[in-house]
Amino acid sequence: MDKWILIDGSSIAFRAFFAMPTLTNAAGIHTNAVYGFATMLLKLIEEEKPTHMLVAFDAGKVTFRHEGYEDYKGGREKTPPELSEQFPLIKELLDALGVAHYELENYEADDIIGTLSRMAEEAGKETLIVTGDKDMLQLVSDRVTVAITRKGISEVERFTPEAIREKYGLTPLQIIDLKGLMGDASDNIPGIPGVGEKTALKLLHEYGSVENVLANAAALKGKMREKVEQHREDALMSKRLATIYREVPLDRGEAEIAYNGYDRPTLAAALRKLGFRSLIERLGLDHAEAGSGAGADAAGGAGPEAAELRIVRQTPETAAELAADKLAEAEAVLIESAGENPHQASLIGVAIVIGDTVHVLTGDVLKSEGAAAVRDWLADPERPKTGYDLHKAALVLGWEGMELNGFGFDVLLAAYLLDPTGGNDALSSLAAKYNQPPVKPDDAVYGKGAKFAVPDEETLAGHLASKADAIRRIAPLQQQELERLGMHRLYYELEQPLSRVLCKMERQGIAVDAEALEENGRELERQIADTIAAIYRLAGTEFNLNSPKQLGEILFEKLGLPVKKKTKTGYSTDAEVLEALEPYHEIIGLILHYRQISKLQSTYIEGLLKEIRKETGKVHTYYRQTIAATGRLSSQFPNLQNIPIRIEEGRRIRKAFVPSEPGWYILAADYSQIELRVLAHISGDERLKEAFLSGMDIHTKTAMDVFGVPADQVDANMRRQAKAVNFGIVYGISDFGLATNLKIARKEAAAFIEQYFAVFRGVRQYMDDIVAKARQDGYVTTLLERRRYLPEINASNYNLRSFAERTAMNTPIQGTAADIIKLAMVKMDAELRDRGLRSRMLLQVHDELVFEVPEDELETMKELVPSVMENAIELDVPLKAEVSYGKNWYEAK
DNA sequence: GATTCTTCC
DNA sequence: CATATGGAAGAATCT
Repeated sequence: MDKWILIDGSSIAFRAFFAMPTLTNAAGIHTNAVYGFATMLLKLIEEEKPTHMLVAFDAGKVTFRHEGYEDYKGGREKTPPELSEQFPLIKELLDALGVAHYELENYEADDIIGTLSRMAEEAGKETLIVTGDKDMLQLVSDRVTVAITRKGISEVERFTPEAIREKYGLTPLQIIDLKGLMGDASDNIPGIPGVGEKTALKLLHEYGSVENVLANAAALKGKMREKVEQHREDALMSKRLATIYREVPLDRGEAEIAYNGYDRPTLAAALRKLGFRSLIERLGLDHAEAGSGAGADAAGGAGPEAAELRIVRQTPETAAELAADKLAEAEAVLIESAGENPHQASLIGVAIVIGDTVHVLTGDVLKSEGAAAVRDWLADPERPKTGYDLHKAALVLGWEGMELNGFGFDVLLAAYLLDPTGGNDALSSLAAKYNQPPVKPDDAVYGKGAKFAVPDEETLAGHLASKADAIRRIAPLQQQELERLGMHRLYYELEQPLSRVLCKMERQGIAVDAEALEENGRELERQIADTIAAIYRLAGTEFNLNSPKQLGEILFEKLGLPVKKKTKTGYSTDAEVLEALEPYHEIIGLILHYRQISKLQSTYIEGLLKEIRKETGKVHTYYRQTIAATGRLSSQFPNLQNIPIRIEEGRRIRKAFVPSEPGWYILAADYSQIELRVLAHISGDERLKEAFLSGMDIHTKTAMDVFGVPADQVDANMRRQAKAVNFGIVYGISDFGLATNLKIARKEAAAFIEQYFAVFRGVRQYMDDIVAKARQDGYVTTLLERRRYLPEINASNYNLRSFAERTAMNTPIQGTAADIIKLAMVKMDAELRDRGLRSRMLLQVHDELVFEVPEDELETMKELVPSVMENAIELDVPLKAEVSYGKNWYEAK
């Protein structure tokens, strides 16, 4: 005897999601609904022994029901992303189980099931429908049983016609009338207002159907009669909406949904990938996985095989084959370079995927006359290119005299947004992650460090081709993922446009006055020599001052100073320790001074001088857009985001940063307290918002509130302490951290924090909520939906967990601030272009933008820059940007 | 390559 | 009981 099981996949997934505790796999993807689904399916398979099985899903958002009633399912909360991300996994699981699944545009899962159950019935088969939705009861018959999930998903209640009669006193078809009268809030089906289940049942017991109730409305009494008469149309429409359509044009039938059991190795691999070890064990699948070479990440048992690629190595003679019309069909491009610094890297080659062929051009070939069309294609902004690290590629090409325009989709940038903590963003890792044919790690092909070498051309072409092919395969998967996670706009409207803005800034570079640096360096050299001599004299011996190990021996063994702190390997000699030792010995102050000036000399004088381009007199930093887990940029070669400012001697370094054209100015604008303003916005704390709306100095205001005194009683020390608390709050404070910072007792620090939270209640609420949410979801987000996974938020190790908790508190703040200045940068770039200004944006330092400005644009820019920054986004508190300018970066303060 | 220390926001 | 404020890059030493 055949037995069909038809499952309402959407409804069961929903039930499972809310019934199961949070669960994530190694990749940080939620899997609780998948797990619930898996256990339920396995139980059904085991207990019911079905001969046919199908899981139906709702397709898109719009169905035929919307044609007559646009508000159908209106007002329904959108599916939580933590659930939507699980649907692909559920479908993979079904594939591994060998269970058919189906969805059809324009129809809901109900309709598909209704149609199949009708077919089963007509063929005389026995059918079990599994759902969480009572509507389905209308499908019950002598041969069709409906099982409705009850609390959780493991328990079900089975409905036969008798069961329905017993419970409701209705026939299965009358379930439709029931809903017609009472409506369904979750689907936004109106029914008759004021009629709930009780009244609806009473009416149906008396009159039998919606139509008959309406026909006999006159017989009803009082309010009831009024309501029924007023809402005749609603009732009829509701009945229509509630009726499951059983004539869906399906391209699946008995043959397609036949169930023949699952393949054990395949299922084992799928469960392993999901991280469901308990299920593997329960099913005794521990050693069922076939093959071992495919790697642990392989899905569906088989694992991806090496791609069959047709590789064409173009030469200067043949490259003309790649004409514009052919290039227009290109699906992906890889631009490979050698070297970390894109301003110095050399072009290795280019691989372009067109159909089933990958065309590979080495750097020389790309530069040859024959490849003119390829260069034109690369430079054409109207031809969007899908690639990997287009930002770096554009810079490398740029220095080789070629252009790259038309950033279509960037797999590196997308990988960063999808998981910014990454590290696993190399194409070799991404190919494995997305189950695509393997790509060799670059190290394996080129060697690393000093051994780096470009291999023979055939090996090289194979490697570049496999990378280009991986780009083509991965890009659409990432696009879907970005869409699914609501990060589409973050990618297309912020990060991708920003990558082009960054290229411009980097190519532009900032002029550095080498003479001034050298002069500064000579003076430092003298000071360093004097200081070293004095230190050796006091120490009574010469040693390597730059070696913490040797310094430790001198201080703690020879001079017998007290040991304050130890490192893994020995004595700590960091600034904090030395400051504590200052009263003990004259030498300490000198060492601190030495540390300070030698840092200036080595990093900022010598380091910077090395980075100046002889030809242009400029330094060209490289902003890295895919490094910082919070969404900030970082800066390399040289790092222009940590040029000294706090100490005057260091600050003078900034005098060497000058405009690149005579008579121009350096103009800088920085956000005032952007992180605390962001905190005020996202926490909604009234006190903090009010502080910013009042325009007062925030640390003074904090001191007033925390110490409960008027403004004129806040002394410098109170303000300093309030400032430290404010910083601590932003970073995810602990009493110990604040105590160290303020050099006070931990208890005192704890009291400060307690007092702060007592005043800024909204902030405490935010901190509690965000940690709870991170625990729930496994990730946190910024205002623009930038996401950071925190897998350790549920760790049993206190250290790991605490760190994750502080990260949960800090990342939305720091990340939102990063979102905002990035927005300002994209807008600023557009303004400069649209207004035809000659001023150029040169640097970003997290909350600051630096420009070079011709004199006649000073007035404009003094207004425009802060205005763009302040209006980059609207928060519940105003944003404030302060602008200044001068003949160099030092003067722009 | 890891460790220590300093610089910035 | 131990814990110990977020995010980065670079220079130097030492293993």
